[in-house]
Amino acid sequence: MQEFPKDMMPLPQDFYDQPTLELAKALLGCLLVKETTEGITAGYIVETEAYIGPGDKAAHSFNNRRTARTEVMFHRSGLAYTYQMHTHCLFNVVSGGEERPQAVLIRALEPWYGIELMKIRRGMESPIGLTNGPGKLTKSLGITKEDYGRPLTLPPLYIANGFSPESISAGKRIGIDNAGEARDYLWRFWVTNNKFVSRNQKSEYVFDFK
DNA sequence: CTATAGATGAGCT
DNA sequence: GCTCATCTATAGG
Repeated sequence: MQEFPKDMMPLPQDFYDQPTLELAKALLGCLLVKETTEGITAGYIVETEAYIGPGDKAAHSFNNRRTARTEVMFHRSGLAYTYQMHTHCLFNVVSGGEERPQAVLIRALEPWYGIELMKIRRGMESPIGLTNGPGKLTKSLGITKEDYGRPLTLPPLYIANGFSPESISAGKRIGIDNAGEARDYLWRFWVTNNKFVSRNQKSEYVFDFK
């Protein structure tokens, strides 16, 4: 197997100190890295969703709801917010700053490093299904509730520079039909035409950077 | 390719 | 007890 680059550097704290909608777009193309005793796995972020509590009915922090689960959302940006959904673990990046409980859900990756380990963890051979969904990518990378509250500026779980998308698409978030008005907010972002996105959807807006 | 049903368990009212 | 920020298998076009 190829060697993991020794000069891979986590993005600094100030990267996370930008408005949540900006951060959700800035994360596209970045590399998400997880180191475990089994090995290193990493993939490029290709799909995100913004959750902007307390005014966002789809957010766990709606109405400033503060519980053991949502506690980390009230802390500084750049921490990991992991939680269990049905039988899966989902991974978010805390944003918004202290006492502003917001987050960016990572919904899909393009596998880049440690693909053999991902295949073992997922029990499948095809690369396309390894990380094209929020519950799938955490299983492939070995992200668990143990990672709750970890700073993303340091190993074993961190985000580094990757590629710059030529175009970003935006549309409605997925799986929040119970969220009233908030269900129509265009707070889902993905790398245009990337085949590792969790599902296809007509984009309402396109941000072109060519 | 799309649509749908069922499994599933932590978190909260 | 009720609610899900999901996934997989299966059936059908």
